[in-house]
Amino acid sequence: MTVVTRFAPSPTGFLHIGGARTALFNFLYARHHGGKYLLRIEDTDRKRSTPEAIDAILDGLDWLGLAADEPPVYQSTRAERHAAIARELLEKGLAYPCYCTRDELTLMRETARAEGRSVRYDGRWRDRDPADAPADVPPVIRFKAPNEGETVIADAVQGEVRVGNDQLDDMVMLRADGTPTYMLSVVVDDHDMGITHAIRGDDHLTNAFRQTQLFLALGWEPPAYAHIPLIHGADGAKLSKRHGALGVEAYRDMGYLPEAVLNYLLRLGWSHGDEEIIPLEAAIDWFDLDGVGRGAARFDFDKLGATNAHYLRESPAERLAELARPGIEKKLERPLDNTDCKRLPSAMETLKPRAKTIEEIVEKSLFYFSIRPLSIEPKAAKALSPEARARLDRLTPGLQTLKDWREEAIEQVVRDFVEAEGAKLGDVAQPLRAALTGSNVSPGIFEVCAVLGQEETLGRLSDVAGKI
RNA sequence: GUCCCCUUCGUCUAGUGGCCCAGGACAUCGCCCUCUCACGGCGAAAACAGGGGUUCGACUCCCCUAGGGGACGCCA
Repeated sequence: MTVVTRFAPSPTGFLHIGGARTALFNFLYARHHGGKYLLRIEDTDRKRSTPEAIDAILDGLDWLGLAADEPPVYQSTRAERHAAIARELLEKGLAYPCYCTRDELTLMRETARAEGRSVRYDGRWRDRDPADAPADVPPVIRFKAPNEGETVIADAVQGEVRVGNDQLDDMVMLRADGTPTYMLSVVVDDHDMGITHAIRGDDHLTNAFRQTQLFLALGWEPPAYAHIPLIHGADGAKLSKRHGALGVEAYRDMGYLPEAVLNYLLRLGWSHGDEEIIPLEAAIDWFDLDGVGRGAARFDFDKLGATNAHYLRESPAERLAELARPGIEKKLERPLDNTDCKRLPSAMETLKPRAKTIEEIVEKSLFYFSIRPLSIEPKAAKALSPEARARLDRLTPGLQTLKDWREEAIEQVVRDFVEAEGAKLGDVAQPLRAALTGSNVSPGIFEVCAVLGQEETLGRLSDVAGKI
């Protein structure tokens, strides 16, 4: 049997981080087993579905490299088929019209809750004579769910889960306006699309029982289910905006790399021994459902940051340059010119081990492109005492005459100078850093010189020297 | 309220009856490296929710309690 999985988001908002993980697991499972990974947009609630949300989901998946193997199936376009199945069930006596009004249902639930009973539909129209039907209430069509026995699902993550059929009420399949509901649509579509494995959030676990009943009533085989735990915020509560329930594009904008997000998400609720850094190829190779944990995991920005830092370090400078450039230009409020562009990749090289996100790289790279004279931070200014400035003046000739402007050669000049002065390296390096970067924190000062180039380096030095 | 699920260091997790006085990673702290900050290296502190069983032996199996989460829509 060829594995077919699907990611089935409803387009009512962006692709949030939990959805991204669900997509990832579906993707990985399909790839691991050489199967297909499909996308279905569950837009049966047209009031809440928006084209913007659909685009956001598609873009998000694209960015993560989780685009589906086939064009998406839009559930709304299949309403006819869904309704036909409902009618079929009606004819077979496996469904019935229910004429309850909204108010009546609300009252029923409130009463049940007040009396401490479960708030299910009580089946009042299940066996009622259709002749009783009020003329002014358009009916919904409900599934006639079995009352006796129990429904069992063999969940690949949760194990065997069973529930008494008396706990499940008769769900609505067709609304009063004749449109199908989610419950009906999923079942028909999963069947028609040949889905073999439904991997989704465990908030769907109870839905799986109802859907299984429907599958059985239709004489179809339900897919294998795998309900993965939800992601929680740092405080253990449901993920909200303030702790990470952002659209994936927000992570992109904050400067996280897609492979880092994927790696982090994979390790959230899944593991392969002690492995932490798991590139996609390895993930496909190792992924299986039995490695998925059952407990909800908390979202942790620190670990995401650490994972991102790892992938940042592994990225070629050219890629980083491309990613950081828009942010740099925005901060600088000007486009980068030719000189800037020459510095950009080597600047990235020096910043790689010092940042957790592209955003941080942008921030820390600005001094490379500052226009002379630099503004010197107060802390850095302290390093530029008159003595230090004088020392920089004495260093300058050596740098001026250096022919081979490379990091190693520059370091040699400075070290020779330090020895001649009988000083410590720090006595020269810190003032140099202040003069060249305007800060007391920066990449290695010799790399900085190399990136800036001889002319700019000497220029920035002379700016400082003139202020004695 | 009813039903379902979950519970190992602060966090993500390894662990499938003896290999565990519990391993890794992030975060924290210390030391080393060192021109600053990082990176890297070394090290420290840090957990089996509680209580009963079962067993020669339980983190691992069973039961109860507590805590957390989810579902209960003419939403998906």
